[in-house]
Amino acid sequence: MSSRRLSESFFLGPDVVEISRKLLGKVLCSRSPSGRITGGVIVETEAYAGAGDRASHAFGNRRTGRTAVMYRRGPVAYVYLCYGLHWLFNIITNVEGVPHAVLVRALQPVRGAALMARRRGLDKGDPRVASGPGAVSRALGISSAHSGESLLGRRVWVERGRSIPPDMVCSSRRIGVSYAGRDARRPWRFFIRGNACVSRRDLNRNYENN
DNA sequence: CAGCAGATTGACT
DNA sequence: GTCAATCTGCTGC
Repeated sequence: MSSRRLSESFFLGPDVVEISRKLLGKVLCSRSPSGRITGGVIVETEAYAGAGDRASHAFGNRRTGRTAVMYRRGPVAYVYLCYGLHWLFNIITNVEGVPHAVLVRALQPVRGAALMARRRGLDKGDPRVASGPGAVSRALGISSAHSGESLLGRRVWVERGRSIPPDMVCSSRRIGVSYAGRDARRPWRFFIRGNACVSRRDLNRNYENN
């Protein structure tokens, strides 16, 4: 049987915006310390385009304790604490020294959905289980311990899933980056049209036609 | 060292 | 719609 996992080459391309779009429909999975696997179809992403992107933690090649892993060769996880309480999960792409990242903003649970719902304190099937970047990490059991982890390893990885027809892919400006000047308006958020698990659906109407 | 903003979420008016 | 929870890193005194 051939591996369902995406291989390293998928993540090493030079265009993180394209990778962000192509991750829609893929399946993000994690394994808990006790061996339980949870995962969901990626239905919403955002691209953060490195040193030249004012919205990125790596703008201007800034380096801090938490952003060090952004400069590693992809694919590795970059997980950081937002507002002091939410873990946000990113996939670092490209070669060493180029801090490209894709934020995974929403999943549709497909493996271990009951456990994902329990971690969130919601009923299985509730579309909010992994809707929003903080919810994604919580549903998958991801925290700072995963930052720097290779996505080719045993704790967190991405599987092939199925391809999404181009006419089902919508884009918009990224959420919550109004501080980023002209980069705030770049259409680097991608989501699957009409999918119930996509976050901030109140903002999506204007973009449904792409 | 104090103050503040932030790639968010959920509870409450 | 408003607001608090609570950590990291930046700015300015």
